[in-house]
Formats: sequence, C-alpha cells, structure tokens
Amino acid sequence: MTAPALPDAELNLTTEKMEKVAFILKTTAHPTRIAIVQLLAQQQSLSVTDLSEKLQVEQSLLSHHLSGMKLKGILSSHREGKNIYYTLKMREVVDVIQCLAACTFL
Amino acid sequence: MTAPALPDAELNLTTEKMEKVAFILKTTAHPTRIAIVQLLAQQQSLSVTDLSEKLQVEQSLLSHHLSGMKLKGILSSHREGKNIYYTLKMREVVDVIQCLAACTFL
DNA sequence: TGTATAAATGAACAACTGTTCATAAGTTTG
DNA sequence: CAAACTTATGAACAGTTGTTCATTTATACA
Repeated sequence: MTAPALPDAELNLTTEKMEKVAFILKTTAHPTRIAIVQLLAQQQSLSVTDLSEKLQVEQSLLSHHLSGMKLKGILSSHREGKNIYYTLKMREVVDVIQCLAACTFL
Repeated sequence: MTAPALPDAELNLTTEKMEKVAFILKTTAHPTRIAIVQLLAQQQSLSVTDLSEKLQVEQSLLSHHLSGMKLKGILSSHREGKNIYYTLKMREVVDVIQCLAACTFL
C-alpha cells in the first residue's frame, strides 16, 4: 500500500531497519505467540482466560507471553471488570505469518 | 516448546504449520542473518570472504551463522576452488522480510 | 467486609543463542 | 612437499528465553 513492491534486486534495508525487522521476527517467533496472533486476527479482542482455554496454556505462562508482546508493541490491552482483554495492535504481523504460511513447502 | 492445540475450524494454520512458521522466523530473526539474506537476494551467490567483507563480520562468527542457516534449509553452499559459495535456497524468506520492511511504522 | 475470580509479577532454573578464540581441515600454488 | 589461504569446528562463556511455581494485585459480589 505504502511502498511500491520492489523486485528482489532492489531490496535494500538500512541497518536500523534490519534491526527492527529482526526485533519483530524475534518477538513473534514462538508457536504460542503465533497462535495468539492467529486468534486475535479473527477475534478483535480476547481475555486472558479466553486465550488460556483456547490455547490450553497455563495462565501464568500465557501472561508472560502476553505482557512481553504488549511491551514490544504487538498487542494492547484494556481492562473490563475482572477481565483484561488483549487486542492485536501491530496488524502487520499477521501479514508476515500469512506470507510464510502460504509457502508451499511448509 | 510445542504449539498449543487449537480447534482447526477457527484457524487458518495448523499446529504443525505454526511450528514451522515459528522455526523460520526464529532462524531469520537476527540482523546479521537478515543482512545475509538481503545480500543473497541480490547476488545469487557469494563466498564467505565476500560476505565477511561486505558485512564486516568476523569470519568465524559468520561461518557459524551460515552453517546454521544451511542446516535449517535457508541457504545452500558449494565449493569452487578455495572458496565456498552460499546461495539463498529458501527464497520465500525474502518475501517475509520485504513484507515487514514495507511497514510504514518501521 | 471476606471470599472468589482474573491476571500480573518475580524468583529460580534449564535450555538455547551469540560470540570469541584457538585450532583444524580442505585447497591452491610455489 | 610446505606455505598461504579459505572456511569449518569446538570449547568456553555471557546473555537471553521459556517455563514453573508461589505470591500479589485488582476487581466483583455475597
């Protein structure tokens, strides 16, 4: 949308961008976190218990993943009564995962 | 370690795929490795010394990165005399990086 | 209030990663 | 052959990550 799609030959990233790309890849590179992104790509927002049940992941462990992802800007959260709902903030991450998921060799 | 079990109906990625996606993200999530991919996206194949010079990365460290990426199927290599040339095998990785690199917020 | 429910936090620890250094192994050339 | 060059390898170590467990904070509601 923003930048025109460049042919591979013109792919040129600054050091700074490479670091940022690496950062995003790194914070997403985990099965549980990918699953979280997948769910939040479809659901707009889910509470920790929702996620914990759907993913079958221990509350505490999930919380650690969630707060990490929030800290790094991938998710955001807001409280609603007893529950805290998480939302996908950096939607571009979905594209990246989708892009990889579309690979035939996977 | 393993991806949480998810009801397939609600996802476009299977558990297995999520693990593979995570795997690829993980093996790419490093500035030096991204730079390697970037160079090999433009050059078809480069020797270790070429890469070492262009990236200003110590031979040994580079070698470790290269053999890791080869082991994981991202690169391939062949010898030509004294030199060993590395080639991008999993070209899809370029798309992923490009996808992220195109993000305006970066 | 007090109890239940929801989520975060922090300590502890194993496992993994990135890096450096020294050395080895393969190749060419004199 | 030895010497020079190119790349790989392995040990060591610091730093990071994933996980568990126990505890704490925040909210609701009886």
